[in-house]
Amino acid sequence: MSTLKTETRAVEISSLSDGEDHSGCHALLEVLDRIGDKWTVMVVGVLAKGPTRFNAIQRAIGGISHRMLTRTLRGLERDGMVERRAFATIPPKVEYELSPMGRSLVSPLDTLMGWAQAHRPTIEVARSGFDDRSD
Amino acid sequence: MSTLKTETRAVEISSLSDGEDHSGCHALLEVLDRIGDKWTVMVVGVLAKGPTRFNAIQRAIGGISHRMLTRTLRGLERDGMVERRAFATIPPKVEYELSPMGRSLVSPLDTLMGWAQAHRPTIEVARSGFDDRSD
DNA sequence: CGGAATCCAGACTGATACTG
DNA sequence: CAGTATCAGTCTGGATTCCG
Repeated sequence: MSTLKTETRAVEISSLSDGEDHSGCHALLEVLDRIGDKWTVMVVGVLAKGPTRFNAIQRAIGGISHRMLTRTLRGLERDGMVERRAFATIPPKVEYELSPMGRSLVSPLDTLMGWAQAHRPTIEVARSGFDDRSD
Repeated sequence: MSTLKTETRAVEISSLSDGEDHSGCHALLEVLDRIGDKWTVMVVGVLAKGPTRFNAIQRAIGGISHRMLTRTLRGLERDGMVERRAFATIPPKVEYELSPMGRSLVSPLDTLMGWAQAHRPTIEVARSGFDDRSD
């Protein structure tokens, strides 16, 4: 990981800092509602590596309950981010895979992750400083 | 807004799809914890336009309670994303402004917002389809 | 005007147990 | 193995009230 690449693309400049509460902001809030929970990002991260079976996802994440994984996957499937393939074998086998749209989300997420990595130390410092001042 | 521009830059490929639960993923989860709540993004959006007073923020957002705005601002201030300036006048006057780090967050957020806008229709369709199939 | 403290209702999470 | 159902504990956001 961490190879370097040059990327060129056209982007729409409709910043948060633009008009009032326009479509863009609302759209952003919807996405954050979907991925802002405790597990969704991790599941996407696992699936980004390729199709994976239910229990394999659970093991890969570690700490997620059976129930929460089901709910998370349902949510993603509902929004067309993942595709579910069930095989009527015995025992049953179900594979989950990122849809094209799901894969397209990985890139913006990586952008955000880059920011997160770069600023984590600073945040940590700010946080300690603030907490100290508050006694 | 919505002019078109070509953007070239170097990006770090340390994708979600890389190794196991590395630093990056954890960092990303932390950020999402901070901005994934109901109001933080909107507050950042408002402050992105410039320094703003407490009540002005509240009016600009609309629907946020007094208490929630306080909590949201405290959280952002704690992490060094916003700076708070209090003037000991009567009546009191307090201004909030995005810190440099706070401003640097706007760009990745815009990236995500671009994705959100582009895919919202698709998501909407997928969602209705899924809900219909579920009866 | 800006903020803190209290209280409360609803949403979310997770452990457990059960089904196909 | 994959998924559902139930239930209890926790957390969140909001209304209200009081203080500087």
